[in-house]
Amino acid sequence: MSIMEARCENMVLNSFDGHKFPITRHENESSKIDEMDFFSRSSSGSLKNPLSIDVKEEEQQDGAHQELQLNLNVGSSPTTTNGAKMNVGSPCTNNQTTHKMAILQAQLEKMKRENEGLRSMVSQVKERYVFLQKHIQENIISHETSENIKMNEVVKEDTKQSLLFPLEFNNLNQITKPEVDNNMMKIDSNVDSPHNKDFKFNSPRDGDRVAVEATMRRARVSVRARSEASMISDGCQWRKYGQKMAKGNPCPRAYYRCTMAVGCPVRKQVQRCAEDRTVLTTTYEGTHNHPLPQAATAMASTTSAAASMLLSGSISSSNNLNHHLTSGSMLSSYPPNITTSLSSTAPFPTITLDLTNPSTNQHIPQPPFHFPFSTNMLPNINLPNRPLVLGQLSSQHFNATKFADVQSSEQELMSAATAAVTADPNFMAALVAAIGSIIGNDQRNNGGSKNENDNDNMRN
DNA sequence: CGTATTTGACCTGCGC
DNA sequence: GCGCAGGTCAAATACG
Repeated sequence: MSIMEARCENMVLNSFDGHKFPITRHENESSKIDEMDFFSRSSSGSLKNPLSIDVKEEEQQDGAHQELQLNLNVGSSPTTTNGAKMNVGSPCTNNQTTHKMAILQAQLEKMKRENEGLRSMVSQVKERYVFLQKHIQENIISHETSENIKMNEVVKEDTKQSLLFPLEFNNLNQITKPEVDNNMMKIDSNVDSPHNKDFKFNSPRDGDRVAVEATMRRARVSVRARSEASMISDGCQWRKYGQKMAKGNPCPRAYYRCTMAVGCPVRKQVQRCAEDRTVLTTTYEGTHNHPLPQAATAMASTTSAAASMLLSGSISSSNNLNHHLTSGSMLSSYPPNITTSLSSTAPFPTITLDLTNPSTNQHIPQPPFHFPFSTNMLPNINLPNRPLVLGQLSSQHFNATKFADVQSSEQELMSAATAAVTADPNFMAALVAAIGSIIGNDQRNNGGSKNENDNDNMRN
């Protein structure tokens, strides 16, 4: 707000709704900058569109009086409106004032454009999320009948091989055979693997409930994300208790345990990928036995949902993952082009959420840390060079022209936003949580005030 | 001085 | 039974 320190006499500030705020000086401190509350609620008690800035200067011909009309709407929250103060004015010449105001106006115009861009980004994300979700539902329905038969055959075959999940055939209806082939949700049916015994939850030969429960406790959720930091920020407090060199990876593996509560069983392992050092793999194990802070709920609910999906056996479809995710989880807000895989070669059942989007990494240089709004993380709209990677939803399912007209400007916007945000890698977790909350609220309040939801979540 | 991190030793499970 | 690898412990060390 330092740029607002234009100093003029006899100024009157007009709010967006026409309310005039005369600028006065403290009588005993005439040289000091006065305070002006720009964010007071109007007499009508309503606020216009947030994030819009408009400055207009009117100078009378005689130059004796100036009127600064400043519309600065930065949100409808009472907390916001009560908080900010604006400092304006001590005596100055008209020429100086005009010059400063020109600079000020240019800066505010720039801010205005940036704000509009950010608002556009949010609306685009929401629009595409709804669009894609609708398409997924349609796709599921259209495939349900035929794939039901196919999947029952697959399940029967698996049963013969004693690879038994606690299958819920209704959930499996959502999977298509090509989905499995596409490895978007991989099921390793290498039945000879000794580790596969962990998956025989419902095997008629396996009546050891204790062993099953132990296995469930050891289920793991692995998250791959790009980060230059040694550890991604997930909102929890962790204490490092060990580090080992893992075979086949020159990068050490660090072991952390949750310290937010005494006796919390949650642990995580952090290791850089040997092939791509920018990729950080974080593996979570266990369930928190304590309340989580707001910043931690997104990641925790995501990993919990993924683990729940894994252990419930409905692991055959990315759609099922979505069913398990709560509105506050990371993936409920993420676009669906997150590679999710299940490994049975690990000592314990592990589900991997790949946020690195490898399909586009090969072609497009990525920032050190993925900004959730980057184009390749947006709900995939099947633009060229961006194959859809949600399960088997192939490119022909989408109308490529629907969003093509916005891509160019979108990419410029994304580049600028990514560059700005990636300066702070820890911003990702907070932003992901915020966006997840945005879309979650949108889902819940489908008929509610859109702007209100936006405002609420922007404040978060 | 209290807390967090480091690091070598130890334990456990698995394959041969 | 032995060796290997993953995981954990706990004393030593670093840090604020």
